[in-house]
Amino acid sequence: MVQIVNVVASGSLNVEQDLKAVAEELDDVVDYDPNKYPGAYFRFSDATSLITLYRTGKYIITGADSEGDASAIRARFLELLAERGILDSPDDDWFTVQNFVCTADLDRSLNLNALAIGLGLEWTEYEPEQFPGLIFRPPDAPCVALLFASGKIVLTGCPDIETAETTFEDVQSQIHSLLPAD
DNA sequence: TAACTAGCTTCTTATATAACAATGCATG
DNA sequence: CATGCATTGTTATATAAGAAGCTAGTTA
Repeated sequence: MVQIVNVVASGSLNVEQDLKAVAEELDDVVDYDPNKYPGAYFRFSDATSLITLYRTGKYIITGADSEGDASAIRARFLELLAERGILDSPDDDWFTVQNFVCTADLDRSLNLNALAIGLGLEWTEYEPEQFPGLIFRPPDAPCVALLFASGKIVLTGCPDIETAETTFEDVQSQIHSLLPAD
């Protein structure tokens, strides 16, 4: 079973925004420094996720821990903009989760050197002096898996949770046939 | 020289290593 | 009181995705 640790989603207000004015109006929740970065950061004190709003009206949500959490934060964001007169009518435009980052545990230790060869050198990158994890890009999945000697796994770039789960199951069965049990 | 493209910036999150800084505690 | 060792803490490394804007490099 995989656990979602981060969800990245994007959407659009479809209205160009005056970020300087928005930052002044919502001083307590917005961080905006155009010299550092063109986006304005929205943070709710009781939520972990971050919303970055751009001049064009497009925005991204990062740090949500489920798809529902991302939707809930988006709803609060639109409501806040509406009640402060920044957005006339929160119109429902496309809002999509772009990336699910998940963790999983194989409950066994891994020999990463053997695994790099077993999974296929063309699909793996393992340079322990640079990074302790083995990077695996499954040829038939749109996501990337980071495998660690402890048996912990990070799956990232997953367009949906089903992809994360099937990729985890695939990795698990490949390891079962490639490596001897502990 | 203008237009275009590519790459980097910021942020989030788990994972695990090394290298480093700073502090705590004990022994001489 | 000073030095040594241990522990804790921070930073770096790498991964994916979105966004806008800047710069560098290439091409017509």
